[in-house]
Amino acid sequence: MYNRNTREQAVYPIRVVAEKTGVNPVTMRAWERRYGLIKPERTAKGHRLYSTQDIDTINQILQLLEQGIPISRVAESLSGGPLREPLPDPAGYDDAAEKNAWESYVRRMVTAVSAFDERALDAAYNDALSLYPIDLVTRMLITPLLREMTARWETFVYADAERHFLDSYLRNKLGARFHHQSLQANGAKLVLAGVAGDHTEIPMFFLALAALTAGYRVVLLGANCQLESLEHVLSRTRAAALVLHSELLLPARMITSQLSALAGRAPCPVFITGSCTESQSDELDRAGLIPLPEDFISALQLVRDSLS
Amino acid sequence: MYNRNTREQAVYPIRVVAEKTGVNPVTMRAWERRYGLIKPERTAKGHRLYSTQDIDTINQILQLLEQGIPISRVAESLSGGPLREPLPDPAGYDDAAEKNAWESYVRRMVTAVSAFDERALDAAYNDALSLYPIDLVTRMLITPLLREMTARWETFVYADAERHFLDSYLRNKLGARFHHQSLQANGAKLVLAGVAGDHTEIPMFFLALAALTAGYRVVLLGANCQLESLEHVLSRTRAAALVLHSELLLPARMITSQLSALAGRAPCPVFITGSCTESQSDELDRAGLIPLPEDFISALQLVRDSLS
DNA sequence: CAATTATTGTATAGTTATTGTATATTTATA
DNA sequence: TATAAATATACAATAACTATACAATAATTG
Repeated sequence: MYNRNTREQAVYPIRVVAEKTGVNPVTMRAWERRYGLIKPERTAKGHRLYSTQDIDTINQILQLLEQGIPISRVAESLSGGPLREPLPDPAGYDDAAEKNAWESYVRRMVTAVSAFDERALDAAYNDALSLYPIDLVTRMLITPLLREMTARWETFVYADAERHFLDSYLRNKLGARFHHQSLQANGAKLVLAGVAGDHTEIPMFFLALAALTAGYRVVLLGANCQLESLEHVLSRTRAAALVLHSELLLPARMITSQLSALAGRAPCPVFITGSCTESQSDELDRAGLIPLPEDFISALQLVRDSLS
Repeated sequence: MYNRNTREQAVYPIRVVAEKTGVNPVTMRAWERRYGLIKPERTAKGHRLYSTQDIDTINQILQLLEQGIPISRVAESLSGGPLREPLPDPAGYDDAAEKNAWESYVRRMVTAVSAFDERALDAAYNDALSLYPIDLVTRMLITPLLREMTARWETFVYADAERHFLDSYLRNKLGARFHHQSLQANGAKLVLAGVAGDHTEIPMFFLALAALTAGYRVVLLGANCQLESLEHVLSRTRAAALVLHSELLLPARMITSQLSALAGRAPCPVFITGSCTESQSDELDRAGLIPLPEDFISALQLVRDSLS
């Protein structure tokens, strides 16, 4: 999809690479000699010339080393490694090899995030996308990735930085896709808004993309919206539905006053999704909102059913 | 449009060029002889005559050398490089017709935002982009648009919804551009992070895009970052600089403790931009940070100067 | 558990390459 | 004529190359 074949210019001599990555030149040569890791271009006289891709690879290697993987086994977990997968068999996803492939993508992305390496992150994601449809990649790679990262972040001191990095990457990537699809949608309009106080956006993109694919037009307002101004959006856009989202537990008062008022005055159904629906489903229902399951596919299905 | 064909007058003898660039004449001749770098005009009797373009090229070469690229490989990164665009003359845009055109784009976009009409919004933006380079569109359309919208939102009850809508659109649009350019950047790394508490992202995208265009690699962490984990990012990425951003006034305690500690321990210079620098420049300076002007072009210029 | 073996980063020796500058000599400029 | 530039050759300081060696761990085995 992106430039997998455009070869990078290899211009950096080994000393510069050593400075950039912190790996001793002698060590780098040893890795090459002993395990065939990174094979830089050579000048006519044999001097090594590394490309920025090579440098990225080295940083990836460092990450893997830090995870405890021995250098002799690093090659297997590297971007070039586990990519000889067969074409997707739509029936066979409980197959061990397939499972392994997804896990390997997840591992690659975890590694890339921990190294703040956008290129490696994107390479892994694109590799998956080049083999499987976006829905499947979202379900089998991105969702598990987010689950794994969330677990990692529970105990990791520098969680915040990694969270921001991954969030920023996914928002750019999914946002581009959203924007692109958004221009050709023609059906009924859905307004999507995150409840004030919650800054989570990625799940909203999943839902928005699913809605676009289903033919809806989507007005995406993003996270942390003031509920008071949403009524205005609904009337201005003649939306067919409002879908709210919150990953945080909602204050009881917000449910009984603001949300209830919004649902009562809105000219269309008001749905709500996100993990708040797990435990607050009943209260939300009493306030006149329609709780949706967290899983965005089922959520969208329920919206479609309700609207038809 | 821009006169690419008016050949520069080649007038400078080698001594003058040596003084202007700091490169020894002997060295310059060696570069020409050994690697075919720069081929100045010659007088009838063979004396070299350099043009101002040649001098620019030499300065470019010096930059590449500073990046660690050996002189023997510089040629490849020079001719093939995507950095040969002449900038549009900034003086020529006070023309009345032009001004009118920009105002009309701004009007179209304001209307589109107030109708939550992504397609109309995008049409206006794309129309501008099809006629003018992105830098100019950012300066003449997006910045004024944001200024105008900010003014409108001062008094508008439903400001929040419009703000979110425009913000979401721009983030998707600029994010896609950032992501795309990001994959081909090769220079030193800048880490960009918004200070915790502030959720403004658009200005950070402007700066990030300008930095990418200037050849930097950018690790974009987005808004609302915990300062504590940034040090970890810097060491992981071996960044050449950290650029913070805050549109909000910073609490005095944050400056004297967290920011000061960060600047002290960081392995690279720590810059800060955003409107906080207007009034808190001195405090920030005392804390060891380098305040940047709000205008992203001057800001980047200062970063480049400081790093070189 | 001690002994053995494997792994892996780094050191060193002996060469060869790269690259900035010096110098000798000749020719052009002012 | 004094200065400056041109070509050509030379040279020294780095920096890279290969190959071998070695010490500190880690893993395995008797």
